[in-house]
Amino acid sequence: MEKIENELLDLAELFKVFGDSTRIKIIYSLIDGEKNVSTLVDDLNMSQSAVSHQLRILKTAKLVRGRRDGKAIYYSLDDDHVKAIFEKGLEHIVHG
Amino acid sequence: MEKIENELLDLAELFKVFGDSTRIKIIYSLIDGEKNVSTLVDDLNMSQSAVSHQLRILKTAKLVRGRRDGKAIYYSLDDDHVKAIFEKGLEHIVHG
DNA sequence: TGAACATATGAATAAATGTTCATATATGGA
DNA sequence: TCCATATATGAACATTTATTCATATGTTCA
Repeated sequence: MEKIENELLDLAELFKVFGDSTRIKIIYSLIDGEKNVSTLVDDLNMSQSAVSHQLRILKTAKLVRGRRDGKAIYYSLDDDHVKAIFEKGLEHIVHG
Repeated sequence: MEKIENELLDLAELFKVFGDSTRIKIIYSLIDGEKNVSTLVDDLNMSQSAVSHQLRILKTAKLVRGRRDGKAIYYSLDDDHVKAIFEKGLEHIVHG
């Protein structure tokens, strides 16, 4: 248990990031492909500030990345693992 | 987004349960096979009460199940999805 | 039945977390 | 340069949550 302890702590942190409805909605919304913040705000029907705060958490956790194009910043899922984890979880929800 | 809204909320709840170090350690410990509470307490080096409280949360979320054998209660992972989700997450941690 | 062991549970507390509000920063166009 | 738009950020507040402590429940055995 001591050997893998740190990985387990990181793993809990990772799932913690997935474990919020706003962030899960952002991830779901980005499965289609990259979107700018305004589009996400419309999709989620939440305040720009709230979405931005959660995007920062997702970015810090390296689950999403952002690229600027003019005034807008386009976010996308950072790698395929993100989608894979999302889908494994959804599988568990759908089949019960 | 409205169609899948409830699934997304459930999904966030699911990940929230994975997103705690005590519960992740319990899940990890149960990958080997079923264990009683005392063994888990020793494995995690935490109070019996804390472990019990987290076991209840895991049980409510249907991630683990318990069966009584005499004075002891043996817990095990409830289905294969639990291990699959755990492993998908770990993959993301290990590869970086 | 009573003692000892194993586990669960309720209340209290401290810490973590998400949203809001106000404001700051950055970019493009007039 | 000034303004409008897009996004980020800090502080404050309310809520959630994990642990501890004390105690309750359930089981076995003498």
